[in-house]
Amino acid sequence: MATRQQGLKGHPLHTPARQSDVDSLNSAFVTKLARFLDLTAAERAALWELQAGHFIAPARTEIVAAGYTYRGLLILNKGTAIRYKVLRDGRRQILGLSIPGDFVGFPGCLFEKCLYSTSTLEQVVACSVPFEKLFALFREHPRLGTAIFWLAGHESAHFTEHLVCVGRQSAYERVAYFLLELLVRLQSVGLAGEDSYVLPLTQELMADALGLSIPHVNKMLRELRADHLIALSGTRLTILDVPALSAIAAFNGRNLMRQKIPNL
Amino acid sequence: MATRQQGLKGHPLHTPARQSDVDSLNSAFVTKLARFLDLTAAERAALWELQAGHFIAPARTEIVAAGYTYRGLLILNKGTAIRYKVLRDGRRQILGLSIPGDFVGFPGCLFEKCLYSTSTLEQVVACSVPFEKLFALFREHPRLGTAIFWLAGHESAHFTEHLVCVGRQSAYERVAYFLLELLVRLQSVGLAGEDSYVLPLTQELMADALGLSIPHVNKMLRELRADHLIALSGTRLTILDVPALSAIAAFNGRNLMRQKIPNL
DNA sequence: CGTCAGGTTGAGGATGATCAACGAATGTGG
DNA sequence: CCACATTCGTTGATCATCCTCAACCTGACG
Repeated sequence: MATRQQGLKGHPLHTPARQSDVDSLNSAFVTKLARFLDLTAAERAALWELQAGHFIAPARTEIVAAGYTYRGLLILNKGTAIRYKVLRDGRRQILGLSIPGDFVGFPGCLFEKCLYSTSTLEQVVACSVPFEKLFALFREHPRLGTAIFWLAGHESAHFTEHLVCVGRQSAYERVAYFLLELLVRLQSVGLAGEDSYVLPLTQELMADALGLSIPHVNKMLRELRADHLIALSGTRLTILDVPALSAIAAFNGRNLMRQKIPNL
Repeated sequence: MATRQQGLKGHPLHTPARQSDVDSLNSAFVTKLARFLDLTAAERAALWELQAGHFIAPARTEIVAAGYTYRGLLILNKGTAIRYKVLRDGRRQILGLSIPGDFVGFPGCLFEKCLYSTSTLEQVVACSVPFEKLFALFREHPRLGTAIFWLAGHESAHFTEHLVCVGRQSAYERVAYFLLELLVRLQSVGLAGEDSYVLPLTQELMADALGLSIPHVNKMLRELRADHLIALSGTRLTILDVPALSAIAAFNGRNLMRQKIPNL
């Protein structure tokens, strides 16, 4: 925890989603996989089946809790959440942001006692995928299994990129990097415009994601504004010079995309 | 790069392994998977088949180079290597150590232009696994596909744990954490004793893994020695008080193990 | 109108980086 | 076999980055 009390308490309060919403809701995951491979009708149906049983959780709710045993993963279909670990003395490291289409609980829930927690930032719609069902999918639809493996690799790459950022970049570069990562990830699910978006995180959360203190994040944001690289009006952030900011942050969004899985 | 010149240059120099060695060589990967599920004879055979074509690479050789396009992964069967990214100005972040049984090139090689490099520390024996063959395995042996997905999740967890370490721990804690991680990982492949092992990394490499400078790593090691937590004789490191060091580093090796995959 | 979460700012201090040596061990070529 | 280069470890002085602490401000909301 950076410094302030977390405000991320509360227990999962699961409200069943209205059926009328469901159609549009489980599309994020399918859309994401469809970027990796061309899906057959049968495969789409299987993914549909996989995502039975949506639920809604309100903002600021812990939907995965470290230390418990889980028998499956979640798929996030709407809203955003953060994955994090809290050390015993309260220090917190945020591992990353989960956006629609992401697996929630990966990789923490693969362990006997779940390693990481996940809390919603806004109201989310998610669905539970028991391992049993996931493994059945690997059996019945090997191409989907392969795609899910590939997806896990991409999640993994988010962690490693984040690690480089935190391990070897200055505070200024880290903040720049983080804002750019948010831009491209939010763009990929239609939550950001060409060069702007509504910041889903407070400065406290950014601090915990980047291994910095709250005041220092604030100062770096001010500096980025003074350098005419970003602008903030309320909670809406605009990146004024994406190429310049990318150069500072050593960020290359293009490298992190991969269109189709080869040989599949 | 922490400061010194890297000494990790050179191009892959692939020497075919003698057939007589092969039998024992591809066991590391099989052993690792066997910890996740009970392998049938057919599955063992398939894994054997997957690992055709071993090669040997000498110490300090780059066996995966960032920026290139790869059509598969490698499986490391003997020796150790490091995965890392070098920024344009030379700063380097080491993402982790690869030990026998690990996928080399994951997750970097899943991208159009490989994101990370891998260099050997000692002479290694590895084999190339084209995606084509890997995906065929997902098709023919779904349980193995599932296990490989699971394995990818565990690799992922190494990255996230490392991220917590670098993001939210002091230099002293980071070094302590790293030494413990090395202990349990090397133990898992029989390269470490009860509480000691030969350090496979120089202080420069530790610095680049932990986001620290070389002199500071040196000072932290000295401090750990002064605190009677570790001892170093030559390159052999002994952890004098594993529980105490674990408490300092907030390290819980047990949490990172998972015996069998549930519901498989 | 009071409370609270979140943002902003500054002063002072600590952690860890940088720079610059030096030492020990190993290997290499003459 | 020795001179030399090279790599790695070690140490100290100085300095910068970033943290900590402590305010204060704003807007939202009851």
